[in-house]
Amino acid sequence: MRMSDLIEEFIKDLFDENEEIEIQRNELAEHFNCVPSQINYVIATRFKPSQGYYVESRRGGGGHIKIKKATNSKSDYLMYIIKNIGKEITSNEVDILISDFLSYGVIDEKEAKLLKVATSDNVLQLTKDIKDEVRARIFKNMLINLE
Amino acid sequence: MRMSDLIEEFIKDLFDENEEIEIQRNELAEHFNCVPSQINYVIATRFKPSQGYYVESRRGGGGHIKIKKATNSKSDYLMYIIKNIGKEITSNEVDILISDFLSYGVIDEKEAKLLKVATSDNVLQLTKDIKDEVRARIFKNMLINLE
DNA sequence: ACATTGTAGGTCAAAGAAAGTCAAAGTTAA
DNA sequence: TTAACTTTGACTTTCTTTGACCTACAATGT
Repeated sequence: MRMSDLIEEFIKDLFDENEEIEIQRNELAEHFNCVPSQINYVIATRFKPSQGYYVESRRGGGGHIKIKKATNSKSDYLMYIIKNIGKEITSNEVDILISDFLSYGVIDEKEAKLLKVATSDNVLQLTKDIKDEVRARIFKNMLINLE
Repeated sequence: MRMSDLIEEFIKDLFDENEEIEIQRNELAEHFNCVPSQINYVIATRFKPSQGYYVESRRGGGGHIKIKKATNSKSDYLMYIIKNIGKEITSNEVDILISDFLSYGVIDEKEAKLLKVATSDNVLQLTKDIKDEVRARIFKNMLINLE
């Protein structure tokens, strides 16, 4: 079995009873006898937002990596949507989804506003080639964190 | 847990019932078994004006460090912050602002999460030259729409 | 008053501790 | 036999801890 799979499994086991776990990169690398950057690789490939995880970290003394599981308690629906949003999404598609969410009561007006603003063309002001990608990432990640 | 975090927590606990606290640098350092300048470090990184604190001190016999909590009205405060965010903002600065907002009760946990996610490096995945600009736009616009 | 001495706090840079990045080399599966 | 996925490691960035040296104020003796 691949190293990466073992590490993935190990991390996933930590999610017992916890929605959020914290690891020490070097410590974990040592435990698995691999280079630290392998931990980054595992996180990058197995704990992506599109897989329902959100990652935060801090460097320096006492540094750590936090991984949060998107709790889909209320929203299998949201999860379904998130999984089905591709690499890109247009402003229009976002609008449609938001109004769907609103009418299903999955989000409230305030959240709708924030989603809208954070993903609008005006605010992003990015070139066409990356705009929809960045929008997709922001949108998906915000949705994951709506809980 | 980091020394600095412990000291930060300790100081913040002093703010119970008080808008203004006073500490003795050397005494505190002794209490935590660290060098005195570590106290300065904690103050410099965790009690900055941008985090809503105002610090005064006096040297010499009977010297001390006073930390005051700035009590600003909610939206004035937000507006002030929004106006003072420049063309760019780093992920770290956003973090600091968010935790500041939280401790002032200007935003709630849910909103904090959304702000955080929508502006995180992980999510944006943009090149260095535009990342902080895009983040500033998203952040400011989301803040404006909080009220 | 003034100079001296002791008591605080301030500064800054170096060393240390984690995590991040990226690309090259190695593997595996189609 | 390529294309995709993994492993590895050198280099970078960020945050924390520590200590040597500096500055300001207060108390005290003359």
